[in-house]
Amino acid sequence: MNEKFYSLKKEKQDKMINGAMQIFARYGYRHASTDEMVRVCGVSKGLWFHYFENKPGLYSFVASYGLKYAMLELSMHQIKNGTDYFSVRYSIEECKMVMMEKYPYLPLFLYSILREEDPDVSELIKEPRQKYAEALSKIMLQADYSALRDHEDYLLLTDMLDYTIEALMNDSYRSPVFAPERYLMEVKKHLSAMEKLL
Amino acid sequence: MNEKFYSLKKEKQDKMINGAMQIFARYGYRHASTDEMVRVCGVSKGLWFHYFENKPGLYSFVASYGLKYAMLELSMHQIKNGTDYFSVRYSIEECKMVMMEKYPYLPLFLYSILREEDPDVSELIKEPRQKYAEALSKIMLQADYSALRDHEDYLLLTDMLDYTIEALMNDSYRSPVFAPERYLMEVKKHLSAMEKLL
Amino acid sequence: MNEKFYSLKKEKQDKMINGAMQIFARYGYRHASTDEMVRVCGVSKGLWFHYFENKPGLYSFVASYGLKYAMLELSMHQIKNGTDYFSVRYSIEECKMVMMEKYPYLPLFLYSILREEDPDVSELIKEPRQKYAEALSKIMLQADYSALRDHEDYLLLTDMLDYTIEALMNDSYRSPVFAPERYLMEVKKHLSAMEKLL
Amino acid sequence: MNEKFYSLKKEKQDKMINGAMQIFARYGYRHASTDEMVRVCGVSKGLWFHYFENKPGLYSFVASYGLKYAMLELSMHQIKNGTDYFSVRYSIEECKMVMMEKYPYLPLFLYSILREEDPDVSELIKEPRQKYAEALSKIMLQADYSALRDHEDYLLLTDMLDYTIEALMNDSYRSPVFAPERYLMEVKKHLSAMEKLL
DNA sequence: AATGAATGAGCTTTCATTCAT
DNA sequence: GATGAATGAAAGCTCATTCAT
Repeated sequence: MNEKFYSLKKEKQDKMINGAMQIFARYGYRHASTDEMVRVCGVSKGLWFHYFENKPGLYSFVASYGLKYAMLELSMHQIKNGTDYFSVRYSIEECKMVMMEKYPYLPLFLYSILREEDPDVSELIKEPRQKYAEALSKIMLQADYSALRDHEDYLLLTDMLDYTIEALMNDSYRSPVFAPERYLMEVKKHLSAMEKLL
Repeated sequence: MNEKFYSLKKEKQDKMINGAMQIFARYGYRHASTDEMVRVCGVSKGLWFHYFENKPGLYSFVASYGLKYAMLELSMHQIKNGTDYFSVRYSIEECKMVMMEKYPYLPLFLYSILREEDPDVSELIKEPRQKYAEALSKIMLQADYSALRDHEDYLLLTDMLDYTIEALMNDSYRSPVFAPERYLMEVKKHLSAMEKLL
Repeated sequence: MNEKFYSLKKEKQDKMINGAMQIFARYGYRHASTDEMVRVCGVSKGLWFHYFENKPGLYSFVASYGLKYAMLELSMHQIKNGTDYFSVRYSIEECKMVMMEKYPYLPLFLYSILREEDPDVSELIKEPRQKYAEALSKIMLQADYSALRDHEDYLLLTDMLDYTIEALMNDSYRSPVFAPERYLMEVKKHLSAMEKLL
Repeated sequence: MNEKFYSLKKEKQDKMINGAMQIFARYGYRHASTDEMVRVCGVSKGLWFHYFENKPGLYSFVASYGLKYAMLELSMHQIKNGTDYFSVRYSIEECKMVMMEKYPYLPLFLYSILREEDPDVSELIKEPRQKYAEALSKIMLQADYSALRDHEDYLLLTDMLDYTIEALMNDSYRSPVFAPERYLMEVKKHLSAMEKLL
């Protein structure tokens, strides 16, 4: 089924992917309406169902696509400025900002996928979602945890950072225009605060 | 408007409140359907609108009711086993488990209220939501922060704990049967882990 | 069935009749809601159905009652100021203003009954409606038609007057407060205009 | 919004317009149900809302359309048999019978539009309704009023004729089959009666 | 007698999905 | 491949009517 889609012009593919990402990311699976996707990307209603059997099919495609694309970008992204935990964690967020050039709503969409619990799709996206989580973990595991390692149960600390960063991301998208630099600055501030603690 | 509802038999009031809480907590405001409330608590469709002007009216009533009930329970709940931050934080979760005896979905609903952003209701519940948040803060402020106070930006640490507890709660409701003891054990484990760190 | 109603205190009877008349007259049969009757006259919902089997039953009762009451008033009303057609026609409108003392919406209701075409009730009220029309005709036939009689098909002229008077009545009720004197003045003006023509 | 509708096949457009006209004309705005339109013209429920935002939108479209169509027919209609008031008045009714070939309920609908007072739509149709009234006035003003002009307050006479004609129209639609010839004969009879009087 | 809680059919409207062109 | 007209199930809500108290 997806081969058909891939034989479209890349430009149109991305127009549709961006339209779906935006609506899914902002409203969640169930609340995203096909009419709104038509509105934001100008591709006719029938075409969505021509390429994707139904709404779950569309969601699972776009989610898988987005997760894979994110993993690709992550794998290509050079980690600069040191390999300690905090630098690596920050570097991932920098990488997300790069993704935005092609798929502006992808960073928000990635979080919404991880939180999506609608029974119609949660099973469908289980696997790519998990792989993405593992890819992130893998990158993080390559980091230098010397600053944290001494603490028994230090995973809780890293979880806290993850939650904080997610909240900052959500706030950023809520503002009229997403400003990547401002977002990155906020992330850095919070990471440093934690770093100082240890 | 609400006087009518309060003149119902308490038993029926609670049946309706529980029905609404369950559906609102699980699906969020917009996705909660009256039909489903009819299904889970056997009260006819028309009756919901006999007592509550419309869906926002119902939501704001049940949310206010739930928040007030939670505050009442919190105010009555004796804090045992010390007044240090971690004991108090745990005590609040114990208290939530008590609420469940009357309103099984209330703890989950409380979180969903705090996250609810639907423009149709967010303004309506602003005040009680804030009061509840303040009540929780007040309880926490009476705790002994000596273990945390020394850390600059220690608020980040407490936020992390809040996020963690919320996630554990969500996980608990996702399992076929909510097991309060198991939940409390998980909370205790995580709190202790953090405590040890300091 | 109506005996039950008649055994109520006259005061309450009239309260209910006035409530029903007001709502039926202003909104027509189908658009009149029992809830609104409850609101305007404070008599509980169940009672309406206790005395009147259903909505058509209520309508047919109140319509018959109103028509009969109007006929009674008409039969008792002394015609002053001459017996020529125009004086008699005016006198009928004076009589309607008298009815308003007990049933403020009756004059409007009488017209709305004549125009009511809802299939649920049109058959039910056919007879009293016709009797009322005949009673009016009878009164008019006793008038002195010497000013009109010479005209072949003079009935058309009288129809026109009837339509004009109905329109004036409707306009009067539409104003915030119905002012009987103002209404009667308008009627007189129009009748005189026609009189001059002949 | 209406461009979408106009791009439909003319045949289907007219099927929908006729369905809406029939139901609106017979029951008035508020009492006209989309279900009944579905029944009389076989076009599915959802489609009405695909083309028209909501019920007021549908009403205002069909009303404007009907009024414009009527004005067009009136402007094209040749007035035969003299230009005196009575001939012109009769000619308008002939013209309405022509409209019926395409839109059988249009003549009845035109009257119901002029009487429509539902607050949801009265403002929406104010302008076309007024234009139609003006167009009719304009036609009538070109008539030869020499037979009427001498009478002070002769406007009352013309109003009476208008009321009479409207009543005849309503009666005609109430009969099982609308018979245009019969209707026209009745109109002619009444007009002549008045004419003789002057 | 009197109340108003309770019901369910029916209303307007939305939306995923199908299908003719 | 591409469109958008067309469908119908389901949503929130209204209202005549029933029924327990």
